[in-house]
Amino acid sequence: MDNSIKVKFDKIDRKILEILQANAKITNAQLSKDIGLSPAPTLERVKKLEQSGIIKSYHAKLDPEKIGLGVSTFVLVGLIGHNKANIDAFMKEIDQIPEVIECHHITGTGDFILKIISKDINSYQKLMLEQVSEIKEVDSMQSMVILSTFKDSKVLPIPA
Amino acid sequence: MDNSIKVKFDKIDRKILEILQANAKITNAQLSKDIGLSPAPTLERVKKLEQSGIIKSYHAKLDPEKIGLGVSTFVLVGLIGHNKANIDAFMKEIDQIPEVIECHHITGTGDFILKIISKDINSYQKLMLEQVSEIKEVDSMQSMVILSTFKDSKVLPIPA
DNA sequence: ATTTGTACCACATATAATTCGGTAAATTCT
DNA sequence: AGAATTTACCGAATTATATGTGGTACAAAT
Repeated sequence: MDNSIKVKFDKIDRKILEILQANAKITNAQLSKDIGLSPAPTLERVKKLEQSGIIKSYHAKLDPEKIGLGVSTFVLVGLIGHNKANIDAFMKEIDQIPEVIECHHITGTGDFILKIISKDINSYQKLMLEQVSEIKEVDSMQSMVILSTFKDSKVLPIPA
Repeated sequence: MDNSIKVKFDKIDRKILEILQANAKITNAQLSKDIGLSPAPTLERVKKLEQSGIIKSYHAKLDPEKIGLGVSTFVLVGLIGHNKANIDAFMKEIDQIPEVIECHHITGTGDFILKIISKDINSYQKLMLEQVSEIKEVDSMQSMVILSTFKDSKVLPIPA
């Protein structure tokens, strides 16, 4: 288990992190210019940030509409019980549904919030009826359909 | 304005998209092996996917805990009015708050759902009191604090 | 059947990443 | 404070990777 202890990094590292969050495809040469170092130590810093786990991975961001994914939703899910066994069973099922791209345990209204993406309303309904609501630990579900997305930043605000 | 019309792509393109979503740092040489083509046409396909807008961008994913971001939340926000002017004004303010990393217009419970990330509960409270609730279009706010994240996939389920 | 276009490969070249040896600055230890 | 040690840096050589080119086979269209 990786216990996510905070790791040290300086002002230059922070700048690297900001740049790589916004544009992971930048060349090391350009990155080194942007931060004011030569390529060698720049690369060293990036490698260290990767090894320390501050940088976890790199991902291509796609346009959902262009690949035929027209419906995105948030779903508040209430479980029938709150014990660890139930939660584990629920998560195991959720893990196997690729349309569920996020699952968070939350305080407040529901127990969990899911982010789901699918082709259209029909396939969304089918997914919910035949997969999500079939999970026996699921009690209640409340869907919020995304009408439009105004902001979807991949850049976290790194504290000073 | 880019109107996100669906664009054509075949089985090989789909595989490329799946791979690049999961790991944007793969070399073109390795990618070409994985999909069973030589490097030249592989690169050509990737470039086309970028030019067509199917691939929008590339991003480094960080570990929030390791950079001192311990509190993530979803916030349901109700506005005082639903007209376009109000929504635009609200969005303009939201855009300037880097801690708000997502903002979606939704059906259901509230009008908008935000995803917010901050250092700790104190700075979260400060952010909400001094910035978000100060936006004059904001009527109601309901916070859901994320206790833990079980799934956070960067891979969209591309329809067949 | 011929043409036209598309997708592919192998190979050559250009660009970029990575490694290495050495130096200066910062930190630790006595 | 001064010596020893570590850390971070640079420039240059090397290696790896991306990119460009010419030619070929296949598919679709005329």
